[in-house]
Amino acid sequence: MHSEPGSELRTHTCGELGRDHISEIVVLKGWVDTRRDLGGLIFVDLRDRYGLTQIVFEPQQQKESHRIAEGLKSEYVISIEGKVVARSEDQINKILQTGAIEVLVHQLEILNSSEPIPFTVSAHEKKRQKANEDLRLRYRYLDMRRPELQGNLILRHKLCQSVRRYYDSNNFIEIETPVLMKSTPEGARDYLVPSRLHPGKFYALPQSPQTYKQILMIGGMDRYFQIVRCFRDEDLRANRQPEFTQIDVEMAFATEDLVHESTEGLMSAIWSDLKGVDLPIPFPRMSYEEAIRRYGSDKPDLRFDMELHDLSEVFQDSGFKLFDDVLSDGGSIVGVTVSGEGDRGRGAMDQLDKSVVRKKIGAGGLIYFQRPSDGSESKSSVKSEILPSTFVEKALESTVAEVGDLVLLLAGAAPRVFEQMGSLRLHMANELELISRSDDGPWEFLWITDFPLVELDENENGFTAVHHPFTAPKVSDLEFMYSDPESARARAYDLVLNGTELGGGSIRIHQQDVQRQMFKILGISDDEAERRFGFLLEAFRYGAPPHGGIALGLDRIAMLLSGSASLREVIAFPKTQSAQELMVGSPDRVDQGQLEELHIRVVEDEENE
RNA sequence: GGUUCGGUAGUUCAGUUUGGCUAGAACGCCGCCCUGUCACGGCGGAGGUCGCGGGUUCGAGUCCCGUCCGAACCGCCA
Repeated sequence: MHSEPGSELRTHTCGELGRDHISEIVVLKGWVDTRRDLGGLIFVDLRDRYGLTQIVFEPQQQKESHRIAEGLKSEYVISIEGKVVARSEDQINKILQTGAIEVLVHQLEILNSSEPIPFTVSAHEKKRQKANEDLRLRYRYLDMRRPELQGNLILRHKLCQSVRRYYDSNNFIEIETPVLMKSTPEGARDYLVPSRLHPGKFYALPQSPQTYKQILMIGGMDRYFQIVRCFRDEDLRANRQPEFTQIDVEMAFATEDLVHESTEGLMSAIWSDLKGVDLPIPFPRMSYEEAIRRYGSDKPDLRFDMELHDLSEVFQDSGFKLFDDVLSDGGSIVGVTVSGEGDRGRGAMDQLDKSVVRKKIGAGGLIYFQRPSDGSESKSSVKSEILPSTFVEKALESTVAEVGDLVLLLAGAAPRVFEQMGSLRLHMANELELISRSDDGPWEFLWITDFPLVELDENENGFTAVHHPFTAPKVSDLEFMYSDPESARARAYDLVLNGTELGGGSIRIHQQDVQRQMFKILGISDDEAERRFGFLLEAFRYGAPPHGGIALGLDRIAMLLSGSASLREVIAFPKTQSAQELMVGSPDRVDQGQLEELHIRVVEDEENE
């Protein structure tokens, strides 16, 4: 038998002992959460990821253990053996799962000590303190001892299990694809990996396994899924990390409906497994055009109403120069009704105009009408000599504004003005606290469909793919690919939950001629197409089945399920907004020798020299 | 690349608006006391380059300029 210190196995965790275990001899291991030294008696709340258990050291019973216990400090790792004893009725701690009992220790061993920690770690609700995020990231292993992050990581684990169970039971095969792959010409910036064996050549980390999964379909693996890491070298947001995890799915012989149904099945399995919630399926579907028109967004948050109203008709020939000019330029006037804000004062409205509408949203300026709650005459931010009140009344009618309501208006070029109003709608909903961030719903799922196939690039001298270059056009819009690419709609769809894009996908092009035309529209020459995607075009020549799929953001799903404000709360070792990992300190410089082996020379910025 | 907010004790913050005595509080830490606590309690104590650099001033945590770090957003993210 071995007698290494602390080698005796634990018999229970710190979250499971109760009345049923009274008078059992148990071995517990964990961290010292809290120590209460009464001079004689010493109480310690012992913590592991399952919970807290109060252990007691009595000076006269177990002299040696008590003596050692006097030196215990926060976060010491200990092993104890003791007897489970009932607490008297007045000593039961109702807050603790294990509060009906305590463990009377007869043997204590300190497995490891701990220096004073940089921020408070405790499973006690009342003892918890805020800690700045950079500190939490630097000492991630300490943050991980806290129930919040622990709970999120466990939730994420369960999410992954649920995903695998669902796809496995629906005949999908999990296949891994390379992480070292090839740079693609479109989309986000790539993370590059220099090749040692091929001087001057680079692998690229995948922005998604898009081409590989299409090849898998051509290979006859007709239902594929993967929980896979993807990499995009773009600026970060609360819901965007440079490396993130996708649930990647592809199906041969797919239609939009098939992908939708399969994804709805996944979501309802997840919500059933993790939340015990029965999601109503199918999810509603809305065209991209309708989403922009009604909500000013391609990912509308349906947890509140505040729909947009196109008031362009209402203000025909109003004589108000601003409106007339916008309308004659083909622009739109968009309004939204904000309930209960009809009495908001001039100062607050000016503030909204200045700091929100102009500065944050970037619109030209705010116009508004109000119906005071006392039922008095409607007010307009534009004098009636300039905009006759009959138009104001017509607008209030069109926007269904009631007594006590406020109507906000923006005028400008469409669809930009709709998107600006969509931002304003979100801002107002946040300000009026119409949106709750919690982990118990409501869950407003929605499919957005009929995206445009391509859009003008920023310089307006070419097109870029809205989804990606392999997205098929709607059959009815095939002609537009040759005559008017901007009018062609794609067989693409996004899944939206509570105003967050969970993922998107499409039915893919599987005919060579359509694919070549797509490259042509995107300004990708035959040569370049051959160089970048030759393998895919070649594969299309050998019996490619029609196929399509979807990719879902696992991190975002976990974020919404846990009610977190940021992706970083559901990732074990996330990166900061400047794409650094503060614990290990990446990225970092490397040895000169390493660089030479990779045929790389670093060019320093002049100002750093 | 841009806008905004923040950086003060180990930690979380107050102090910055209107420059002025030795920069405070709570938690944590250290010492002593305490045998039924449960975020134990009591008494005492230590602990600060006010992110960094420069400037204005008799005097700067406070005002100005630059810079670094964190966060939210815009651009960007097929």
